[in-house]
Amino acid sequence: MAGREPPGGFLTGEEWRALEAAGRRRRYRVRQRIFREGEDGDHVIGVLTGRVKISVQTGSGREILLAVKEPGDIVGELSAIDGRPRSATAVALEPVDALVVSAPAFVEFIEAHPRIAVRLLRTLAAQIRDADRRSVDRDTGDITCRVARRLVDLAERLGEHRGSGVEVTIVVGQDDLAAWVGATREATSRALGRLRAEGWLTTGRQRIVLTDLPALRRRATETA
Amino acid sequence: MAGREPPGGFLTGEEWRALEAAGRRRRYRVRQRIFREGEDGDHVIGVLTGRVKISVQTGSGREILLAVKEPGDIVGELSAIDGRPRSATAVALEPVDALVVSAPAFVEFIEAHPRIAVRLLRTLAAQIRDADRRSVDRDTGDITCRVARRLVDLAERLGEHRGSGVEVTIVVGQDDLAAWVGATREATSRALGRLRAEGWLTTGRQRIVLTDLPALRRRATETA
DNA sequence: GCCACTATGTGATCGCCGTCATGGCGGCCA
DNA sequence: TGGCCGCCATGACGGCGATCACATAGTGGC
Repeated sequence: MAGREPPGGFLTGEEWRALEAAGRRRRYRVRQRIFREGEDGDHVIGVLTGRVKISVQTGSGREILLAVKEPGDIVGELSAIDGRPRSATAVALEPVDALVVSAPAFVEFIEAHPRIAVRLLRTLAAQIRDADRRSVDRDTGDITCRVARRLVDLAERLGEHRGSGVEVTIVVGQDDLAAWVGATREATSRALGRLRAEGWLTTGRQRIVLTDLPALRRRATETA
Repeated sequence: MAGREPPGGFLTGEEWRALEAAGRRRRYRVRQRIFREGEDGDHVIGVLTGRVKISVQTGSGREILLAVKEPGDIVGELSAIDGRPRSATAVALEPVDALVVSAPAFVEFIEAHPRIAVRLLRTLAAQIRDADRRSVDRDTGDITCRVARRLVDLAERLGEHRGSGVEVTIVVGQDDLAAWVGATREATSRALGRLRAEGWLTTGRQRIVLTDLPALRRRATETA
């Protein structure tokens, strides 16, 4: 869902400034909850810096990761659009600078800027495509395959090129990675172990270094 | 995704007539493909009668059901919004009367009717919530639980009350039901067998009759 | 009514992954 | 610097469901 818009995010700098007049700034600490599933959705969050995790919990306590929103993205727009309660929980993954806009003010803003409405339509369309793709991903391949696929995806979106230049470092905990691929932490750890045994990556604390992206890409698309 | 709008569907009768001027009528036979994943999405379909199945295939040939669109719903709107190729395949489940509108004409129609644009936003929001809920559903409970849950859901949306009045008949093949809950046909058949053994339903060819909806609802929400 | 075909029911086997448990490593803070 | 705690690794075991195989029963065409 996040990061699928063209560079620059959902709004241009100019539009951000226009929206800014309708809202107020707010900071969220790491791991601070921005809103929780079931609450009334009376406001919309524009992410300025930091990433935001959108997830839900199953009855048995497992976490399912629905999206990671990045700077330039909008969070909590669904409730503003349809007036229904939050269907997921949003938590700051890093210190987050945000713009908080009340739902009515957001709707007013949209109506006053028709071009924004069109872009919002596109954003929602991208979210639907992404959600549908998730459904397929979770049914395609075993855990190792899905972990490899997610790592390649993460590398393209937020990997940091360090070292020799072909290495890509991803900063992520195995718990989050597990929620992402829809598996337990143990299974994810074992999958990483297999990929490590192939020599395609190395693992560390909150850190995964991909050393053979092409091989991982191949493994990710294997029909097996 | 389908059937989540207020009664009457996405558009009012009057609006349908307005849109009709921009498109042309077309009939699709049972099992006829309306469009296929990967194609260019140059047109939008308004469903007048009959149901349409939206699905994708995994690499291993398994089918994943993403949505069933009903009369009043719109099909293929994503490509019209973002210009990208079809991300899924649409097939008529029954004889379908449809209104085919070119993508540019559809966009024009939206721009000319701001209230429609708002309703389209709400429709897309509902689709996102639905897709997210699917992700959770597929991770909650065993196959039997998920089959029960889907049956209850289907009963509420398109069940026909026949017989004594407490019985609900659902017309669906086990293959489709399996794709819906994300399992094989065999596993689905066995799950139906267990529910049948409890006396909560009877099964037949393309036909499932729910005889104890409350019990099924209970089984569907068990955390086990 | 006969036949081909499709849909459903069920058994046997097996591999993957969830669960529980244990141990080690590394960072952070007092 | 020493101890605590969060994160990662790995083993053992059991169960669920995928897969393959086959039997049976409706169903529509002729």
